[in-house]
Amino acid sequence: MNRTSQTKRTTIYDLAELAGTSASAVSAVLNGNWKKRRISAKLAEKITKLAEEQGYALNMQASVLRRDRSRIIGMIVPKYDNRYFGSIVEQFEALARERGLFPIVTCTRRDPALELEAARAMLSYQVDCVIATGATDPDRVMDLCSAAGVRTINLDLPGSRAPSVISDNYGGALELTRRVLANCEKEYGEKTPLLFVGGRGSDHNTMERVRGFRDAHTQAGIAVDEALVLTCGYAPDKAENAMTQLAERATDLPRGMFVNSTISLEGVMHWIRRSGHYADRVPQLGCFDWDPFVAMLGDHIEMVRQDVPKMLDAVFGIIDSGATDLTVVQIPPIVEKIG
Amino acid sequence: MNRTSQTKRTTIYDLAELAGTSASAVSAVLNGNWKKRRISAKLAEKITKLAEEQGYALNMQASVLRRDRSRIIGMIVPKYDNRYFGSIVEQFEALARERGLFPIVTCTRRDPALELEAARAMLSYQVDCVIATGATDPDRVMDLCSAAGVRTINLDLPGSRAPSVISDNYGGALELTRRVLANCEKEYGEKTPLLFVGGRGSDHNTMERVRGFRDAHTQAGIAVDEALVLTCGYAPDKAENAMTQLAERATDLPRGMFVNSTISLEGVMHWIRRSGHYADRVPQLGCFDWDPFVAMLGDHIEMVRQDVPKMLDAVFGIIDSGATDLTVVQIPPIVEKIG
DNA sequence: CAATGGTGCTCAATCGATGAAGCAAGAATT
DNA sequence: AATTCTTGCTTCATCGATTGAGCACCATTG
Repeated sequence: MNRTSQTKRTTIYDLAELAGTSASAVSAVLNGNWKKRRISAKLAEKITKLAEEQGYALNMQASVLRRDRSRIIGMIVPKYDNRYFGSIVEQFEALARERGLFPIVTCTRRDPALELEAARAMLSYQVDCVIATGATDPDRVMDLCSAAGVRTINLDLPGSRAPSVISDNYGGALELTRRVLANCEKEYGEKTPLLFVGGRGSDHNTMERVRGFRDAHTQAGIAVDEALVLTCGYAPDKAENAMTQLAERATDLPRGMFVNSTISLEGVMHWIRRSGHYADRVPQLGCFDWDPFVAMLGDHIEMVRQDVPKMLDAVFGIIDSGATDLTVVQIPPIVEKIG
Repeated sequence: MNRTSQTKRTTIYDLAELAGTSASAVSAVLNGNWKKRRISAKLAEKITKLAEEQGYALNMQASVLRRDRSRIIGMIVPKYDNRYFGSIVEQFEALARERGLFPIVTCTRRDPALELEAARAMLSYQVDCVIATGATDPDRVMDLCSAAGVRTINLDLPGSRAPSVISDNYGGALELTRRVLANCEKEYGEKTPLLFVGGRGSDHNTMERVRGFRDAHTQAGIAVDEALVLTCGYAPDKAENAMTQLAERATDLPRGMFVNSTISLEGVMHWIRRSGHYADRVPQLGCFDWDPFVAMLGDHIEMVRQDVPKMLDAVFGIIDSGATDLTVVQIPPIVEKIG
């Protein structure tokens, strides 16, 4: 290795000196456009070899400072505590790298202030593009970015001023509700309205899912019980509290439930076990989101799995094409039952 | 907002011009050491106000290029598909931000080549420090980084040339095995050896866990069945294949299992359901790692939850103190049973 | 033999922020 | 009144990579 390794990093100037040439030539060779700059193959090879030997690493800060595009792409994501966001991030990184982009991901814990702070930090790092995933306030993120001339794409939750890629929440919820209603009827022999629990009443996805939930009831000839629509937030303890309160005021608990995310399901399941309310007859469940262990919990659970690969293909399709129109791409989720 | 927003970003030179002062003064004011540089409070206020109005954002690439430390901290992580790594990343980001560091996280999918590529990319971005989490080849990452004068800390899996923070794998495995053995004896009235499945035979954690597994057997007066130690890899399908092959050659299947990670458990559970081998009598299970839904799967599962907050406190303790000695900090995991 | 063209490089400005060194003007000291 | 100190700035080199402009040299061409 290089003897001065611990003190200073090798730069193109060091390599130029060693090769007896100019920094300009070194730069051209190492960033690949030496043909355009008419550097001889012989010199190119010499420099490449030297760079290797010296363990040269490009200083991206210097490179980005000079270039017009940074080739850094940012993503903000609410949480890492479920498979859905986990696979979004994993796919995002893979697809970004495939395109020679450097991905930066930040978890903002569903906190609007953190979202803005994270976006600001990304802008400081000169990102070319920000993907706002499940953002609480996608439009404010968008405003911040567009003021800096940086494009935004919304994922999972739509915004009103940037292109968005989301699941077909209505369609998924409609089908999921249908199935749970059918399971209830099969199991209990009667038509009863379901409980809807989890999510924020103000977010687009939850509203659309509630709409699908309602329409499925209507189509099945069942009246929705408005006291059973609990958009209490996503967090497990919020869902659990909502269940506790429901049990206190309701004389009869619902036979089936539509649970809006695995993370809310965590709270609901916890309540079911602790409260003992469903000790004799398990409720029929539907969960909007997928988790392998939930699938193993029993055959009384239906799940909707959002189509992450297709969603991210759509996102990078928009990035690659440079489109900025306000389209909302809806990706059909996969409704599956794992017995 | 700024009218030239779409074309060019505001720089300190723009602000200097607007304020009728020098870029140097603007820089001093905005990076907070204007007192040291003897800028008047009046001018400081004026510049701060202007920066706000113009939506100024620091260009980090330029700033980092000039500074000696970048205040960027990198982490490589194998996967985002389980709670353990998910919470590691979430905590890491939070603690980094608390210290004014900018976290960059990259998922390397347990691929040694990707690990090195990711480390190289991070070095290009001038990271001050790299945390190698669950790295397949932590020492090569370490070599790369140290050649660039960047410190490394190993997390989850230890390396031989940098400080490491890991779980007490031996202790956790010992206790977990004890419990599963006890459950087996209680349930079946006889002492039988357990199955060990999942993980890599070559990785430190797996070896330590196998050691705990063996010692617990010995202490209970049970001989380990060597044919039942299946370190087949972590991936669900690898665990599932290992089970299939075991079932083909074994006449009698084990009463209890030590499953090395939730991700392997996914494969094992899948096999159990598909094969029908345990249809009449559920096996007693122990899982090294925690997942809320696994906890709900039944009372026949014991889990070890690695203490992520303590582990990351230890990591940042090392970072803050600047220690570089080759200590391996072992954090006791939490052995819990959720019924 | 002069003009033209191509090849293979080097020079120097530039990106935006930082901070050591220095300078001018007023205040305090002798 | 002359000196020193303090305050409040400005100037300028610098970090490392990129790239337009340009220069020297050799090979063709008319």
